[in-house]
Amino acid sequence: MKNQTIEPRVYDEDECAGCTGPEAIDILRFQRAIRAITGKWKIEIVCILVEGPLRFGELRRRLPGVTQHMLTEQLRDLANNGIVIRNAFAEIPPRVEYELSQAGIDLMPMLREMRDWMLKYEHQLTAP
Amino acid sequence: MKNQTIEPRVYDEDECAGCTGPEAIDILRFQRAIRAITGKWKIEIVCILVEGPLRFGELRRRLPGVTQHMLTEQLRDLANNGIVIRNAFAEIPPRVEYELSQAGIDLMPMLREMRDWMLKYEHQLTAP
DNA sequence: CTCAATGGTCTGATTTTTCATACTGGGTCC
DNA sequence: GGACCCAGTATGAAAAATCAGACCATTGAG
Repeated sequence: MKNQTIEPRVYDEDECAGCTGPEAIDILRFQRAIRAITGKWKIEIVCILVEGPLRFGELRRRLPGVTQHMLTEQLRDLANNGIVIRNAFAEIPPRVEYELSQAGIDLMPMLREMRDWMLKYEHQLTAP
Repeated sequence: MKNQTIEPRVYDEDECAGCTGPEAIDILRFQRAIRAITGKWKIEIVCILVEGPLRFGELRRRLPGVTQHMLTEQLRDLANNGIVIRNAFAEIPPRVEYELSQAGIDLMPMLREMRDWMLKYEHQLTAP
């Protein structure tokens, strides 16, 4: 049985399909936001850029283990979703700076909640 | 140049490497928590289980598009990280129920922040 | 002249993820 | 006897992610 293709659902603004109460969270619609902010180095990039704008090379140096290709890709993704802003200067050698947009800055409350959760429960996490 | 292998860093409890101020978030340590709660259907599962415990088959029915293998894997992962609790009953036919642990319930504040962010910015997200 | 530096792109290979399908086992229904 | 139910596991193939390394164009340093 083929069952992997899901056709996109359409949602009303305040629908909370399958959730209880007005506080509940609409799960499937969520996936778009999840995909936008998770990804191999996205959260790490956002956390670093909180400090201020940074050039590509400097960002690369602060993320040991990231491939140039990967970083390019993640930054492009973040820029496409309006989370970071890419400023390319027409200089030689080229200079490109990345900074958080307002949407990126507004991720902080969520990241802080995530951090609080981590501090409380990281001892029981089995993932490496 | 081989640069993909990162050796695990060790952190003090309150270290916030490369972050500004006491509110800042320690990026690399974060990855463990990120991996524990993201993943193809994890957040969706948590959101559904907020309503109450559910059997495997029912969970599967509520996540159109998920493979049996995938669901098994994600649930095992969530259980290993202590986010959901797996209750297997020795009956015929077998019955297995999944429910949120306290750690799972405590994810809600973060999920709510994520939802608020999504409601504010989803219009600009390009990901499908 | 040669080399390094920047922020990428491109290529082909390898690794990882994800899939569809088939199978289990004991009870129950026909 | 045969089919179905449930909650998985096993398998091999297909698809996607990720990698290392080469390349680009330009300038300045030695």
